[in-house]
Amino acid sequence: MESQDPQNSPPFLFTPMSMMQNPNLEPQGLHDDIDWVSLFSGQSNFLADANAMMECASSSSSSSSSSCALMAEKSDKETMKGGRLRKTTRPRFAFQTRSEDDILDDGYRWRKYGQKAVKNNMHPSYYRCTHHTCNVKKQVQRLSKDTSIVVTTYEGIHNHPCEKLMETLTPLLRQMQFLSRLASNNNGGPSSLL
DNA sequence: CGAATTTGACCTGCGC
DNA sequence: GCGCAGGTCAAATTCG
Repeated sequence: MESQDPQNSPPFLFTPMSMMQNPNLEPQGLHDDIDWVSLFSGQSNFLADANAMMECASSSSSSSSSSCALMAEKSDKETMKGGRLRKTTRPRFAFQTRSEDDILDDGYRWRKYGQKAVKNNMHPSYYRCTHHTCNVKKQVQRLSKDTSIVVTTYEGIHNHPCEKLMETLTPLLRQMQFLSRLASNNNGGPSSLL
């Protein structure tokens, strides 16, 4: 069972990305205005990805605290060849973590392709998923007003399984296959295992 | 030696 | 049209 800081809200909080534009945003109060019903209805990809992230993030980086905020919206931008932007809809999730590490270990492998000094004295880093068929990107930056908070913005949905998850599950699956084969040899069927 | 990172240049969107 | 800002490219460098 995971133990949460009793003073804090749930470990992951959703809010529209537009709220992130508000410099007065207080991370602790993000969940107050959320319409959970409309948020979760009709956005299965969004939900699947968010779930995956929550799962991975909650079991990751030891230095990050349990207080995170997860924000979501459909992005209206997509990159063209040459790194330029075009209008489209693409799922995008902002993910706040209180952590010493910039890189949140979410189970996927990322390759950094850029870093840029922008307004507000921030230096966001840009990462792409290293999987050759996967076009997911993420942007990592620290909040200017609270540098202990890392904001990770995911753009797109992975079209491949989480590598770490597969690493963990593969030996288990092998063992299950082995056991079920044993069982079927002994009893004439794997059903006895269940 | 291949993979990952760094970093300056470049491109495009947007506001004025 | 111009300049600024954000995002990406790609060559050079570093790392395992």
